[in-house]
Amino acid sequence: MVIKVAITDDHKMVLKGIAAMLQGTPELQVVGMYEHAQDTLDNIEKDAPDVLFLDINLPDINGIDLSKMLLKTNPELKIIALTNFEDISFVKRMLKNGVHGYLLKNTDKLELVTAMKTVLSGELFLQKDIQASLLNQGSKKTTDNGLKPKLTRREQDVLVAISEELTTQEISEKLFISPKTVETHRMNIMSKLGAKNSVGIIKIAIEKELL
Amino acid sequence: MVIKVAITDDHKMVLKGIAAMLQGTPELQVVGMYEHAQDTLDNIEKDAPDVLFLDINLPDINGIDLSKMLLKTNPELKIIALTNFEDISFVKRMLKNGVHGYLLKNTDKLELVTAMKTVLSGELFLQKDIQASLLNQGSKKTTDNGLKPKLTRREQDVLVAISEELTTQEISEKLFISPKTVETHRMNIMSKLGAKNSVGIIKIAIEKELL
DNA sequence: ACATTTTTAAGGGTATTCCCTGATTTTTTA
DNA sequence: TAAAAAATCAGGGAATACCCTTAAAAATGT
Repeated sequence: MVIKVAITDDHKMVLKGIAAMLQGTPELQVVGMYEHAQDTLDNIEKDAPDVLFLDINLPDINGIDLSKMLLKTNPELKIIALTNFEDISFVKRMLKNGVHGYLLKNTDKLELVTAMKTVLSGELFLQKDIQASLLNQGSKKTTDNGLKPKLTRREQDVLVAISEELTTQEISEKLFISPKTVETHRMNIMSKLGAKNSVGIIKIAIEKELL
Repeated sequence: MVIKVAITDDHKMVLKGIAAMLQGTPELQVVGMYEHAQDTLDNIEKDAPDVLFLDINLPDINGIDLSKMLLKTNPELKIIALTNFEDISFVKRMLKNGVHGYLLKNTDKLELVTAMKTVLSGELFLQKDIQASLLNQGSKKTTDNGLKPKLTRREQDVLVAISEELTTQEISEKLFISPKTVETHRMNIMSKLGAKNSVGIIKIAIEKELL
């Protein structure tokens, strides 16, 4: 049985790289190479891959949302997330949302094939680095919180709007919520980031790469 | 004459991707694929490539410093920087430090080969997106600085104080001037940077490296 | 189904920023 | 030395941000 593989990544080089790695294995067939989320959604049913390697840092949509959409219409599809960094909290969220594997981009051919076989057998595949990080999280409990403060989705919306130099009123109109709600979010952001005012919010947000 | 090519990127997939693109062109020969800066430094003289594709987002060192080192010991080497994003100020700094070309990672084979030929002929190669960005920068403000708006000494003091999340009152006490003077300075800073409020001041100041 | 988190919102303030105009003194530069 | 730029300060008002508390839906997770 031939395994049909598709790849979504906005970097042509990564597309080519994976395709090159998979060539030479006759039981594998690359049926789709997509550069954007929309390409993927448009062609996934037509191409009907068994496995999709999905870059989670796409420009137009985040990997979690795209995974959800794809799995809703293609429940049989196995998705292996691709990423540059091992962001543990992100890995967790992806796995909770039905993604079947998680690969760093510096992966060799052997691991690529192993990952595919694993997910096709219905199991989860995690690289050993990521596995180790997940284990550390459970026991230590301290690792994740020192670096990046975790904002909620709405808080991030407000954060972005603040960084766009909008006033509370303007933000409320943009997000369709009351100005009072915007203030609440801003206060919570300040508290989470340890900022004294909006200037501090922006400074810290840029520092911690939240923007 | 055979052109010898090497690649440095911490993602194996990108390494493979470029190698795959270059295969099938007989006059090209991939003589080195390095995953780290140290690999590159260790092997560059032995492998003696004519062109090096260099990822500027390496984990162990930044692209500018590595370029400097490589060019010091290998003046004949042509370096083409690889990146995910088009950070104009970074491009400029790279080019000033002797890098010969700049490529985004979503580049196809044709552009890859064109880039190599261009740099081997002694010219600079810039992708059209990046060229456009550079041109836009230049045409915006030709007469004065082009790069960063110049603040006066006192305005910089106030800028720093604002970035420390101080209020007008606190800044006035720190600098031994009237709160009204602080406000005047802040207004002038806003005007010079094109900011709508203090948040904009900080955002732009960090962007333009005024802090 | 129940507990937790998130999002929503309000009242009622106080503090601060933003914006205008106008002006004097000091420093730098041509 | 004259002209330009920078730094100083002020009045006054409107807009906005900041801060506290409280609390009910709504979404999410176990």
